[in-house]
Amino acid sequence: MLRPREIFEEKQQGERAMEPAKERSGHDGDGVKEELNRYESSGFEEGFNEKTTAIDQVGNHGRPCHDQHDLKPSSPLQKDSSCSKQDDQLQSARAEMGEVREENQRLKKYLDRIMKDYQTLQMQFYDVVQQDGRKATDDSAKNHQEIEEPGFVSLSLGRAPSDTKKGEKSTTVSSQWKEADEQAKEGLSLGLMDYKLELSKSREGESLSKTSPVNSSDQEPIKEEAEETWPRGKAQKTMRSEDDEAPQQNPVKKARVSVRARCDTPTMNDGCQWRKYGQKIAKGNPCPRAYYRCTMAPSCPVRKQVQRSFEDMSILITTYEGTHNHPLPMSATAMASTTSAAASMLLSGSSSSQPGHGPSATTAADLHGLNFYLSDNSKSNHFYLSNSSFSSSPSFPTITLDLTSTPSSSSSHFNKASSNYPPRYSPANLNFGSSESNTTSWANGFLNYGSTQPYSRNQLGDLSMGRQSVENIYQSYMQKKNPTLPQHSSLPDPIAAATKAITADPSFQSALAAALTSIIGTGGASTAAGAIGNQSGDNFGQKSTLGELFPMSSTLLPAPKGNGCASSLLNKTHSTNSQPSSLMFLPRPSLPFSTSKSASTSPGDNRDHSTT
DNA sequence: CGTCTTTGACCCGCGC
DNA sequence: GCGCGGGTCAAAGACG
Repeated sequence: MLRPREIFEEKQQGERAMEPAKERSGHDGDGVKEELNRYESSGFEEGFNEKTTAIDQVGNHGRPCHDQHDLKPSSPLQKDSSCSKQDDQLQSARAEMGEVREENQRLKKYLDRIMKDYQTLQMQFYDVVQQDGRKATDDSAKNHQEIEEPGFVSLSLGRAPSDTKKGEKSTTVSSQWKEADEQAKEGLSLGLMDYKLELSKSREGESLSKTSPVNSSDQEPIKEEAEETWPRGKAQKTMRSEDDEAPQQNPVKKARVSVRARCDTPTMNDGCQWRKYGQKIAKGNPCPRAYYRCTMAPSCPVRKQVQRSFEDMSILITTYEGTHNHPLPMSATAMASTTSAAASMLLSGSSSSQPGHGPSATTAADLHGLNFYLSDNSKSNHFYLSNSSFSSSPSFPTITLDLTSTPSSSSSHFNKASSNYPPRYSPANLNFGSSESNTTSWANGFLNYGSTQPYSRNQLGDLSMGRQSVENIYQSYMQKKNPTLPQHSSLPDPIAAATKAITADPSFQSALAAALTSIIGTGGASTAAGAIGNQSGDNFGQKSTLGELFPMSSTLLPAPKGNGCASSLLNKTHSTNSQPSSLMFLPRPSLPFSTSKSASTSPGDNRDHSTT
């Protein structure tokens, strides 16, 4: 058996090997539509036309058969029989082609519809994000000293986090949060910028005020801090030397968004360009932690840490810090939206810990207790919230998106996250990594179903939300609205309440929806992509992918079926202020998404930072 | 030759 | 004040 590090290195090599493939694939902005068109125009249509032509020729020439094979004369009877057979075959083939064509048309319509839904949701999400951003900005400006939100929030869409480290982390977290208080606000800005920049420059006026345009490092110290996480907060040397006048004494600690996903490759392809600037073996985890810096723009403060989970080597933990100060490629928007949603959640508030205790194991346990199914779908997608225990850096508020899903998770349902995390390598998860031909690109939000990985289909699990998470969300949400509400509520009620609350608040729904959409979108994408992609075999454009792949998202988000899926992302239960809360969405067997196919993602336009 | 990765050293914050 | 650990820098090497 290979030791963790060895495995890691091997994986890195593997990633390198497939790098070229990623680049070749480039980004298909057009996505599914394009693919469909291609399919129709080239392969499918041609084949169809050829066949029909052949048929026509047969009819026209009165030589239904024998064109090719009947060199040797045969008896009339034999000819008739054989001819009739071929006619039948031709007709059946023609009928089939017609059906296929109809199917194709249906798919097109479906795609269009999904695209519309997606766009609508996206707009809603942006609105929510902007609102949150303003709120956060205002809050930070007004209350500097106020207690902040929980530093650590984790959203996990995968199975329960396998964190043996809770103990450690929790302890560190508790201390961290104190420091992170003020900074949490800043973290909120994460990802917002991306959207703003990309979505509409027209809106820049407002949003830009919050988000620094490109390099606004010098303009407004305070706001900037919020926006530029790393440069000031972290770049130690830089900060020290440059920021003489650090607006506030506390270095700003920005919110981090960490993503847990099953990935065979060393890094996830999130659509951005990254450059590795360091690697270190963290204590307690033999797997080295890699440090990457965004290179899409020279001054981009965004950094990310990539580390494999020690408990489950198949899980890759990617932590993003900072906000991009440059436009992002479409392929990167999915991740950006996800992170922004998470950040917005964090902004919205959240605090976490219960008054008497820090975010230690107890907290985690509490959180885990509830798992909530978003949907009734029998497939196994779950969302599950739990306190995540891991935070790479104590002082930073962290939001964890757990995309790991385990097939078996359904069995383990309600959060045993801490207890059940036997390493699983099951295929059923989002496969961000890829083996040679498959790379996942989160950013694209769609999966590339390489023909090469048949197994990957059906892998994606369903998304489900753990009750606990829901509860937490609900609590946070309710607290937000009604600070006076008791933080702990009994399990059952909270869920129902959460459902109501969720349904009631549109913005809340939107936010959650956005987050889920982006996340789920990936999975869904895989599914849908699988359907279509299998045939075509190419990459889909992001737009189409998200939309298409995820038809459900549209329904899901708005608190559709009465599922209380929409929930506040943040766990606001905050108590002591300083303690961060963490939310995790763990995968559960029930998401509404019917995605059962896993996929590998297609590479985005940008080459991935992968360790190559 | 330029770019990127690797990796040891350094700096800083935090806990004891 | 000291030690530990996380995070970053920067020289050296690898790669195209």
